[in-house]
Amino acid sequence: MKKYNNEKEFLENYDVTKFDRLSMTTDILLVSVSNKDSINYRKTSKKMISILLVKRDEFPFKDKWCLPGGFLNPKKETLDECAKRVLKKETNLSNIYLEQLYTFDDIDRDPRTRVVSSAYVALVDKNKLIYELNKNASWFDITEFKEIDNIVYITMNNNNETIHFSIKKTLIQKTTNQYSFLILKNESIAFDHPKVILSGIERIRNKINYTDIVFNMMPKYFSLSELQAVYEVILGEKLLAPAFRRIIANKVEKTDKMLTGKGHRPSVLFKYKET
Amino acid sequence: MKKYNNEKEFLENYDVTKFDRLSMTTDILLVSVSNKDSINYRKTSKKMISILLVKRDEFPFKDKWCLPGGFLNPKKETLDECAKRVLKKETNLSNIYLEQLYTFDDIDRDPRTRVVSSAYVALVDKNKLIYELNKNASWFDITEFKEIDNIVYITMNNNNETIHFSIKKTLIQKTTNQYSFLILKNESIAFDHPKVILSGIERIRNKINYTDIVFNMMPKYFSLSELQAVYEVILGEKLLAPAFRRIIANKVEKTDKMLTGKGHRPSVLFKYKET
DNA sequence: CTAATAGTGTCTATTAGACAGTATGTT
DNA sequence: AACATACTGTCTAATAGACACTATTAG
Repeated sequence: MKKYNNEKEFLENYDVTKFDRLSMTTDILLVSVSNKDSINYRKTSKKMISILLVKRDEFPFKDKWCLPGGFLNPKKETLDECAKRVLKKETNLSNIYLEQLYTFDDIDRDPRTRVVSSAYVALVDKNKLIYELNKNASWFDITEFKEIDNIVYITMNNNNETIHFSIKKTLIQKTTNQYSFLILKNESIAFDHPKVILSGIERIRNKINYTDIVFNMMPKYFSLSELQAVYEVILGEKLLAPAFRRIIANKVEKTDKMLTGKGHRPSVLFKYKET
Repeated sequence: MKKYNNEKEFLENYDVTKFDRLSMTTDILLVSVSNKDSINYRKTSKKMISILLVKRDEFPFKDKWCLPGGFLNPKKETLDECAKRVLKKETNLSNIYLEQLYTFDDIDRDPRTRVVSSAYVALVDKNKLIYELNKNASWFDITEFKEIDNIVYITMNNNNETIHFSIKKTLIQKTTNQYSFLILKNESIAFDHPKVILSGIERIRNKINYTDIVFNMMPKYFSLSELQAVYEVILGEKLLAPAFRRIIANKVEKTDKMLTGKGHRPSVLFKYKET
């Protein structure tokens, strides 16, 4: 190996082809909540988790759905910037909650060549998206999410199509409950994106109890019942109203707005209290 | 753009140079705990967090300390496998707790070329390492770790050398307490590794309260006082013994072993209860 | 009036914090 | 005996769970 006298000299002679190189992408799990309206005018609408998928119009995985994503430009872009660029392209918004989720790197996750992907979770209130979505993009509502014997079954709907997949979770670290994921059934989603979807939803579920992450999916003004319904759909369980109100009391601020016209007592609207 | 009839045809004609490529590495923050023995034979030894650093003998950053790491072989290795390979090389052990921490990707973090690094946290009881360390590797004890006005000051020692650095934390996400890190002062550590060290320690600190992560750093048999001391050094605060014992009671199992010879009442040894 | 949800008061059960006290080894 | 830590009992404070009750609207 050649010897250099200083770092400058070393760098001037550095051969970038010395190590094999690869491509990187970011994939973004953009999550929001939707209302499933009821027929009965009195009943309140149920909440569902929604995620944005894009129909691929090119190979590989042509005609399958995938998460919005894009290749990293290694010369001038960080992963965060790349994720923001993709989000801007899909939603026309710049100020969206964004968090690095996990770097997915199965060797054959992309049939073209080795592509490592840093996945991000993004949260938005989808009613804030005033522009129309790109023509290949569509919101899917998660209508079923259940875990039985370490197998997770997920069903999603847009207005035309139902997607179903299942993932087997295998415990690989008892001390910290780390699981590895194996896709059991999946006919509609490209790459390893079912794993990204599951691990993103689990991330939100974990964080909802010890952070204020939920407010990134809420409109500016909301009732406590609505907020509770969002907690319930993310946690996958019913909560008791008095306890819930006690816990979030110091995170929200009462306004003088009311939500009326619902066939029952109107609710006071609150907003997120930024301390 | 050329049209293909099916995925197979597309893949056969795929040009891997279509997107710019880059290199990836894994860097490993290997964490353990040490005893700082007291002069007084009665006093119990204080615990310190220890991390493994390696002295670089090549450019760039020649003669600086860095985390053990290595380039990913994109043809046949996952990031996890790469991390395990590095750990095996440094510790001669294969069954070490390992967890992906974060993917660091500042554009100029490596002066050679664009190198994105997926950092891992690894935990071990360093007394289990029966072989000698590689000649460039050394355990550093963290002797100071304090945060004042969002600046974190860290001091580390091996037997010859003291390393000091400081990092400024800037809140970038109020809802989830996300911070960006800026290295303020650092003369001894290569790359962006000060950031990796801080974010790894914070990860452990977060997880110690809701997982059993701590037992990856403990010997097979330990007293509850020792265990408490490890919690205290990781959390950076004193705990009350009765409360601590209540909380960890169902995570540990009493053995019939005792720890004697300490100039005070001997302690019962416990082991981790895997349920 | 009725159906439906909004919102609160209060009792109980569980968990966390604090402190004082007893136990038991080494020198 | 003196010191130092190991370990436990118990009181109190805070938090969580449960349920019953009152309030208020559209139709």
